[in-house]
Amino acid sequence: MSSGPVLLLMGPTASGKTGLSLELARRLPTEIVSVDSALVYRGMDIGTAKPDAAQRARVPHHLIDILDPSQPYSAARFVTDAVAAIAEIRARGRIPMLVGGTMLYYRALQQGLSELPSAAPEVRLTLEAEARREGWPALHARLAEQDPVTAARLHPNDQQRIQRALEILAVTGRSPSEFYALQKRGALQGPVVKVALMPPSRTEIHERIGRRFHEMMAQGFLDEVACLHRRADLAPELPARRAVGYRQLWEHLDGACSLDEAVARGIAATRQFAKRQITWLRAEPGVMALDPSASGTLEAVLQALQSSD
RNA sequence: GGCCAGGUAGCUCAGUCGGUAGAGCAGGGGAUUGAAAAUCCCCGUGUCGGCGGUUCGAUUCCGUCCCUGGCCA
Repeated sequence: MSSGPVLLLMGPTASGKTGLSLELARRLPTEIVSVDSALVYRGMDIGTAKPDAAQRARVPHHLIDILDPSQPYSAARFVTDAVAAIAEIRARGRIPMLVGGTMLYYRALQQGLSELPSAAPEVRLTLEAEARREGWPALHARLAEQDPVTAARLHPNDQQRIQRALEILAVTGRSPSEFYALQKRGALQGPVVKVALMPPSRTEIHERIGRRFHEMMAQGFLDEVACLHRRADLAPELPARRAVGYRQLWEHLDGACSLDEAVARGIAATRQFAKRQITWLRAEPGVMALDPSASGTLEAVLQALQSSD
């Protein structure tokens, strides 16, 4: 099958990815594949800055609103879903444009994931109970006995990764490092054009984030969270509950802090999120970084695409 | 105007029985394999409100002035 170019449009939160993607779609025969762990959830629109109905009517969007917030999503599922979407888009003779800020998903797609078992909720519950009794450093010590290589890479406080490593051991009886040692394969075929929207200064990113958070509040973000808050089935450990902004407003609805306080914390959490995204971006090879507010950004992307095939 | 309590990191505060100071938050850097908008690691020099005095040495004691909050007029 023919493989035209794929465009990856990256960038920290609030850098203008959605806006640029829609402009590009006006000039190119393209469809958008969202690379965002929060846009997959229905009913989480305002706080995720999800493209609205009108925008989605103009350009086909994929991997948005595919799950209820009670469901977990994963990098592995993203790879499967994205590969399928890319194939469909190409079959229609169009250019797949991947847009979003979940950097792990880009890495998983480009470099592949090891062939690991998927999450086993019962095992996780057991491990959590043990951690409550003994503490994560004790579980880290146990991991060190069974898989010293992996344990050496993980800090004794890194509960999430210690839990995952012990989960792999419990499910397969084999050590995670055995799986990691095997060659993995990326899933992207054909030429890839990587673009990152990067505001020229951190201050500007912070301003964009603050401005946008207040806009979200004006659009009814709190009501949106209240709607989720009313549901009895959304446990605190669900990914949807941990999304930036949602988590802080939820805490306010629980009575833990004032609304002003929650907004301030939400903005800070968004800035920290952007910082982590930028750390990924600095390590990402072959990215063309563009200033979102400069003129000629659109043309630069069009040109890069043209010279790719 | 009087009395009281404060003025220490960007913010909230701790502390120094006199030897120039440290937490949380914010902020910066990094890691990142089925939760990733997650999880975790590393990073703390700031006229200790100003000016004088005592002292070998003052952010700490004394005086005075300025500022903030409270109470009384």
